[in-house]
Amino acid sequence: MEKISATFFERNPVICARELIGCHFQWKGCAGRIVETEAYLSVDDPACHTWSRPSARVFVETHQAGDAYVYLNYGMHWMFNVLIKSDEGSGFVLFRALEPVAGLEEMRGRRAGVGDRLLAAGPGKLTRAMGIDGSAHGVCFLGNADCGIVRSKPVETCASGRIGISKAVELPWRFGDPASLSLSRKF
DNA sequence: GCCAGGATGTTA
DNA sequence: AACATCCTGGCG
Repeated sequence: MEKISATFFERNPVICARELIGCHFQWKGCAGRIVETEAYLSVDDPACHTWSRPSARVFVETHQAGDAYVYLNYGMHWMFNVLIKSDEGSGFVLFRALEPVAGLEEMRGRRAGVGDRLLAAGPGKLTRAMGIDGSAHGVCFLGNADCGIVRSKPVETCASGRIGISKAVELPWRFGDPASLSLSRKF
């Protein structure tokens, strides 16, 4: 159970996405067990921002592995990703769902009226519950004292096509713990 | 439980 | 125009 360093993200993005399942994501007093992720590749992946956004390609070039890539989707939901950079491919891992572990009072305050299991059961819900917004974009959060990712024992992990996209739906790059009650969608 | 529709802002 | 979403309201 040690804290993950940036070298963890200097590997194949798909491997990173799978191995993050079960790890704990800490962010400014709140924490959750990662139960759902998706991998996006910076080359040959039409669903990745790098496919159509020059700004995303610049981000990959000018930032380091492990830095946060945060953007606003549908005008109201922040999406939280980690940058992956390696010889075996670069890209992003989208954090899609957490099981709340710490800072429950704070999370409940930001997500009034929602049951604990569903506080972060989706990529937009996750950032809302954790208090993540555009100010986190580009941040090297692994180095912060109150933020980071803590490694766990390997968990049995399921894969499926990625959710909510229209391009490259067939690539099986969504990963998760099928037993979790905090998924954005069942496997 | 399912589905349709609307909110909302940034990118290209 | 599309978009890595979420919530509500209508069903029955």
